[in-house]
Amino acid sequence: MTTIRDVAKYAGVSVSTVSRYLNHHPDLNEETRARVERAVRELDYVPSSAARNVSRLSTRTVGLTIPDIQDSFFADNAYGVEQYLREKGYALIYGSLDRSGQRLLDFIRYAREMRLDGLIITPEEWSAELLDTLKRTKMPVVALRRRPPASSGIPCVDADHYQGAAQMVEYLTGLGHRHIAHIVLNTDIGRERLRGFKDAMEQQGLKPLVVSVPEIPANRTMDGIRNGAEAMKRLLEKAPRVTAVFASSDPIAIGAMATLREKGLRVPEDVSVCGSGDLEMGALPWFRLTTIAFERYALGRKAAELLLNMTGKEVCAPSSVLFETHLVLRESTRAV
Amino acid sequence: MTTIRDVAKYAGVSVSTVSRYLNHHPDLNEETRARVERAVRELDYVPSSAARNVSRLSTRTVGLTIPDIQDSFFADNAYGVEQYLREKGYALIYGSLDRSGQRLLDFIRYAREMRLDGLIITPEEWSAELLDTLKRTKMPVVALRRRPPASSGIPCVDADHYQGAAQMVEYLTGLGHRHIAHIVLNTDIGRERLRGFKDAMEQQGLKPLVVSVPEIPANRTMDGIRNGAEAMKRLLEKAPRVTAVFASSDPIAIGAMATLREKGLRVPEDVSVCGSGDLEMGALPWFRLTTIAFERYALGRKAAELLLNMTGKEVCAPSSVLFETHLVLRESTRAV
DNA sequence: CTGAAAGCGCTTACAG
DNA sequence: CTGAAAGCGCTTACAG
Repeated sequence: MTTIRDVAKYAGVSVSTVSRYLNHHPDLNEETRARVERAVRELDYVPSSAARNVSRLSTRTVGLTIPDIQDSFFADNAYGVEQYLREKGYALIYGSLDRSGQRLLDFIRYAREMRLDGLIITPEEWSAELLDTLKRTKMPVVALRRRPPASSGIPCVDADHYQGAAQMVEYLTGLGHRHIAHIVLNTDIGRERLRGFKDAMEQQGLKPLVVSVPEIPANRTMDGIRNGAEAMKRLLEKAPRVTAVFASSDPIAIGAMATLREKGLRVPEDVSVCGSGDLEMGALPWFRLTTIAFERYALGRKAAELLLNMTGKEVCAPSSVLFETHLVLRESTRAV
Repeated sequence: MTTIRDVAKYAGVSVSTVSRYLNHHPDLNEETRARVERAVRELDYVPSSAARNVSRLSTRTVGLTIPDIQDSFFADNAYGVEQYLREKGYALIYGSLDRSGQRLLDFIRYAREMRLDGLIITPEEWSAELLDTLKRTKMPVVALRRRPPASSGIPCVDADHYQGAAQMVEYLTGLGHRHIAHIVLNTDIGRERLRGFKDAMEQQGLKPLVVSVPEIPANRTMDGIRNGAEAMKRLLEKAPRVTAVFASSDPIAIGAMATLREKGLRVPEDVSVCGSGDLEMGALPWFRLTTIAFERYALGRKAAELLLNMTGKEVCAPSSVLFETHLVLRESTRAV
């Protein structure tokens, strides 16, 4: 492995000079710079980031958690994060979580060993252990598309799912629907949507009909579909009069559609179905799913921006930001 | 930041002893070990991996490229890689490529700076620059689900798509189909499938009918669907007598189905459609897609295994491995 | 504009 | 079983 010393020797300069070249130091004689450049090229020298990091204060790197590599929204979020970080000269390290709380803990440990400058995380659950670890870690943290407990002081960046759900209820009731069911997703975000659904329904003097998805989370598209199909079966038994189903995610909505199809019920003629999240798949001709959309890319960017702000010496009061949602109207819903 | 020196002072031992504790050195008096353990815990000390890496030879870390974070197969591959690496005590760093050749080059650079022990990559194209960079890098490399040119000497792990395509042709002709079209994917793997298709067709004395997907690659599910829909339109104009369509990927097959649906043609009554890859989505009741499957998890594991073998001092002749494929028969195909 | 030297936080022979 | 010292590959004041 060739080191900075080899380069210095080859170029006939001191190690300090090579270091200056590597760090784009302005005070460098043009001729020396050319000599060093040549040496670096000819020796095919690549500086060691480990060595660099021991003698520096910051690694200029942040960690971003991959909640589940099948999570359909992650790519857009991550892209926003990456773009912003790149502009600011920061590197990004991904931590694959696979929906496991232990993996997150492992990644936080790793981040500490690496001396990362900050963390953008998307935990499935805010366990006491996680919260405690985060507090001890003393590393800037922002939650992306997740809602940390207010007491944690961790800022979050998310879409305003409460508002989104309320918009959807308003739209459905505007179409004349009175018997509207909500298929709940049991996550922090799902609970936000549930709140929005309930409040909006009650405000209209309607009874909020709610059915839960059988299993735990379900960020994976196919799990969501399976869960949605199962939930729809229950719903049909429990409330056959329902005319509209508002699912807490698009996969759940698609699963619900599968069950309706199986039972010989047509969408939207017999039942209107809508989801949330604006999964690309929902636009396919088989589904034409009405849904709630939000800016995935912008969310990622904003999370990165918040994080880097917290990186400064002073603790700027970190405030969460919720993005507005908007409805995407397609043919899976219609007036009763 | 607390350092090893702080821990040593706190525990009343030397820095070497703390280091021994951290590295699970066997020769450590039980009482000292307890003292150090306590100090580490009370000071909440986490060793710096950067510092550790400068004084060690290996980082025991390998890099794995994420071709496109939307790539539906990536998760399973990555999981296999992670599992194996974890068993062997190696860490994994992901590099997001976003289908950009430049990003791969950047990641290779990064890997060199990090002094990673090896790389598992999935490039879209084997450009001369990439091949050259890889050669200069002197780092063990294996290609996963991609086919490097034989001259590069880079081993690859992939499914035997040639064989898979041949199996599919055999199945379709067994059903009595004579006019079979193949929608080609313009990637190294797509070309393998094309070869298999052509050879198998010709062997049966049939004319291989081929239509290309309009755009470049298309690992993203939705791009594949769009491309498949477009290709199917062309195919219908070019060869209206076709009774079976073998698409080079499942998204392409689904796109083809969308076009057939739009034209009022039924699957499989009017046209049989099948794909390749065994995307989970293909199992949905709307598609019931016949396809070609292979072990995604095992592929990842094997790639990691090959790589670690190359890590040893001696250059073991690296040999590629191709996994067998098998057909998944569903209701999108039937006898003419 | 450049070099010598100290230091970053670890690990690793080498003694004892 | 433990410590003192040298070293890993860089960066960064400090001189000049």
